[in-house]
Amino acid sequence: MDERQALAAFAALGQEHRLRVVRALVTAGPDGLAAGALAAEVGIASTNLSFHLKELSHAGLITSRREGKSVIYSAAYASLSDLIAFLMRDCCGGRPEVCAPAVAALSACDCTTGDTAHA
Amino acid sequence: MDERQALAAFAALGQEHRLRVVRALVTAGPDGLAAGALAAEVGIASTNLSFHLKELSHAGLITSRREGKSVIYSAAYASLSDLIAFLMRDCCGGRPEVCAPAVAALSACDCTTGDTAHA
DNA sequence: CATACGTTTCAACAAAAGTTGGATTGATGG
DNA sequence: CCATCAATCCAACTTTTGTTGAAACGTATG
Repeated sequence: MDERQALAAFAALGQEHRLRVVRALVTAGPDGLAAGALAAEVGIASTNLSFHLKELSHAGLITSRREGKSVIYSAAYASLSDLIAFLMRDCCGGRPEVCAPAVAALSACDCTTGDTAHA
Repeated sequence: MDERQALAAFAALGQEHRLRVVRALVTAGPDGLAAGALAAEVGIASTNLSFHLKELSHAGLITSRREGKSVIYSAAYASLSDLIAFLMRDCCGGRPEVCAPAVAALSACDCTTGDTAHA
């Protein structure tokens, strides 16, 4: 991931409604959510949501697929990983102890423990 | 970290000059960089940099200390860790294999291997 | 204490981003 | 094939964000 992509991603996440959308999709898992369900969850007009979904999609943070009348959106987990890696790349100026906590923080996701639910 | 803080942090990172500043500070390590050095590295006027530094500081992503005539800025590594944790919290809807790559991506930082330099 | 240097504050302007309502597209069911 | 529902596109408006230059501040030095 280069600076331009990371910039677009961070800018996309730096907006209340878009951050809520991404969080909702990250939580929802790979099955995703329909645009209508997202509009209800985030609490904005569908026309406005559509604008934000386009923005997130353009930033590569979400993907979509049509399913009957609905369009289903889901989080692009790989892009999120890349974004995290970009942010911490070449970190800490050679002092591992400084940025090691970041790894610990992410591991707290519990995904690696095999749990089916999270703290 | 709550949504409000995360929002401020992402918004701060979603701006070209501010992202460059944070990257420069993350790379520099805990010793940090003086405002003047940052202005040169990022390539903006000092008055403009000052505006962005205030923004980043308010978002909790950087800290500062005075040292003689200069003000030294450094990355707030703990806040960056929290931000990453927030983004991936409750991820993947119970399917560990979906978001586990994020942990791997961050581990690629090499900080945990004890290297003094990074890939 | 006056001067020089690095940094920040302030006020104005320029540019970009978010929201809204109405019209449009695509899919389903009578 | 017409009516309906879900979602998107479009154009106008409103608000927020970024940039600039001049002035002010704090710290060191002669």
